[in-house]
Amino acid sequence: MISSVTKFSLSLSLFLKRMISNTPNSYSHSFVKSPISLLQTCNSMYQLNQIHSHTIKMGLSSNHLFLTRVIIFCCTNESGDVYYARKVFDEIPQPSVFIWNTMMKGYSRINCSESGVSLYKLMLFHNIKPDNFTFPFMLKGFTKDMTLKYGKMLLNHAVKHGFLDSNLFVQKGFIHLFSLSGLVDLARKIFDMGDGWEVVIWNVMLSGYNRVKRFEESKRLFIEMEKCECVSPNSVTLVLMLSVCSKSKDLDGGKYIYNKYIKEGIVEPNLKLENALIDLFSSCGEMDAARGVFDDMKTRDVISWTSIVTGFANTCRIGLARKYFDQMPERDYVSWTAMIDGYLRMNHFKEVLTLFREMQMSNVKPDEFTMVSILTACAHLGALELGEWAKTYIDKNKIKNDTFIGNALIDMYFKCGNVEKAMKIFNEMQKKDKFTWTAMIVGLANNGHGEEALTMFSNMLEASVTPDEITYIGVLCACTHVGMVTKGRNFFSNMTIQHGIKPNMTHYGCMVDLLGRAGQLKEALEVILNMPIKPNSIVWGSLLGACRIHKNVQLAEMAAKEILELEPENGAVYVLLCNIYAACKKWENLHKVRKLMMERGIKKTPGCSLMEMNGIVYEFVAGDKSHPQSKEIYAKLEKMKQELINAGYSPDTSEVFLDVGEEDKETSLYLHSEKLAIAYALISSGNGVTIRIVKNLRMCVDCHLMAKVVSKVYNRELIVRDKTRFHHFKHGLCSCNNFW
DNA sequence: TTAGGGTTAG
Repeated sequence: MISSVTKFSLSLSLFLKRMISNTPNSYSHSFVKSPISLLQTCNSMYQLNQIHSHTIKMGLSSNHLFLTRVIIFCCTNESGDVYYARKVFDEIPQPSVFIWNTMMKGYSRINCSESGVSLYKLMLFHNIKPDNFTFPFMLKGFTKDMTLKYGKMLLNHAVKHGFLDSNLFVQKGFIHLFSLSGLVDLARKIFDMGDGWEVVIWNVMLSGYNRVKRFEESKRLFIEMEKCECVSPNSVTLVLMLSVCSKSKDLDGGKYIYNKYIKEGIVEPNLKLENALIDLFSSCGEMDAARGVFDDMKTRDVISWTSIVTGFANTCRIGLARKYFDQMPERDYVSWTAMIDGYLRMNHFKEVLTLFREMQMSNVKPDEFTMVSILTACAHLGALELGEWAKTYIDKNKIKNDTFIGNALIDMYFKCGNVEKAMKIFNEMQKKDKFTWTAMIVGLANNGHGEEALTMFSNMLEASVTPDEITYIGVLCACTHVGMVTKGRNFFSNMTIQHGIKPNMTHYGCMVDLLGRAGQLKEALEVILNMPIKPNSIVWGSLLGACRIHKNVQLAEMAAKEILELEPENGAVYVLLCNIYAACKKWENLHKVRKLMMERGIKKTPGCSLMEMNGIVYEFVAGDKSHPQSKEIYAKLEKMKQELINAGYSPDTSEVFLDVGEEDKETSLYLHSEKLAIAYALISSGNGVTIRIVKNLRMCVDCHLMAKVVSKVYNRELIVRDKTRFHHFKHGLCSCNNFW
């Protein structure tokens, strides 16, 4: 058998022999035929070059048909060089529409649609009218950006030339383009112009709705499709519809598809369809069904496994998720991220970071999804150094810096108390969504910048971004932190009037907080009593917190009673009540509650402080001696005590409710976890370095007082994030104005 | 034309 290369060489030598033995003029007709037929056997640019250069040498390269064939080869053949075609094209005096179209097809093939459009414009400039082929060829290589830039203009041209309502290929080209670029309504208009579309076009429309998350419209279109006699769903349609049901958590819809088409054998299941089924069951929490599909599969791929892992992670069965994750034959970056995210969901932040390190050891490169999870973990841990590292990693590795990343960075910086850097990220962000604005409002409010948070809110409205219920939580928090009661009340009613958001439990909690902290305890109680929904323990807890600040024993007892009826095991309530009794010197009541706690086996949640040092997150609990430098820490604490007392600090034992003498009360105060963290920070970090601590409970009055004095005596900035807010200590003052 | 992982509060 003669190979194509040999065949080509033989033809070329034959052609050359003819050229030598005949004068070109007398054989001009047969000459033209020869290289054209040669071009048909040629399959590389090298061969094409040979033919072309020989014809040029012979001065016979200007034949229109020959040049057309050269352009066709270069534009349509896989190994063809489109730029070569363009050079040839530019030499043709008056190219036909066919040649213009072929050039555009070439540009689409190599994804240079911008050049395709330029060529199209040039064609119009030369007064050449496009034909039926022009648009489908040109549109084929369009990206989303290109569609948004030129799509509508080209559609108008197609309408003007009468192709849109007469040519199926033009219609299909535009439907594809618009549907998959997010301009789904435009696509639908063209779709509705025709009837009897083939299944692929229905699928393209469904896919378009899915991409812009308009799942209800996907469902409606699918119902229409089922009614249409000329088309039947195929496996792609079912994958699309199962995806719709999965994303909209419509288990019944998904089961309908499964029972009608798959179980009945109307559509043969394949890997993607089975994966779509696993995803449906997993996202609806039906793990037995998901596992059933998974177990019955002949072949599984990384997506099948990842969907199972995600399903277990989402149903809080992190152990099972991990079991499947460990069994996976191969893991890609999505699998790792799914597992990391499972830990994040369970608030197992340290495991998040450990697994991320393992991921890096496995040489699997993280992407922007992974990094969002990492940043979120850093945010919760208050791990600024690690968060900064993650940012550098993103920049260095050119990980897509999208809105999700920006939002996660803002949140991380705020949760680590770094307001300036959060602002910087915000200002540099190209696209801002409601999450961006909400993160700013909440972040500023929690860091004590209530006024700025409210300015941010008006900027958000000016930018025509619609706030959601969480944005309003931030807005109400901002009012609480700066004590703007009237403004807060206005926002609370505007929330429903202007934005149609019905206040939920948290909003009522915010209102109770707002009024309570401002000392309007009666009004706060009225809010609770007039709520249209049954108040939960958080709402009552807000009132209880306000009672602590304003030392209102009677109301505190009422609130505590309500909470304990809802949550008899809520240890924090007993503690808060004890704090209040201690502060009001109601020793007898305090003893009663203490006794009750003992009887009911209620334990105080141990105080715990996290502090990051050199990229390691250290955890301190009250009276902790587990740290390797424990001895030095306690020695430092002892030394600090004297230095601080000399500077005017005097221990505040008012909230200590231990049944011990005054001296022991002071000792117990010294064991608080944030004090241990502060002492460790002072011995292990250089002068002037900001100390950042994350505390799991509310800071006690004494630790708060001590932190203020520390900031003055050692000239250090301290940022403590406690359960509800931030405390920025500087020069002996705190950003919360002693109100928390 | 089709399947898996991400951000805001409490």
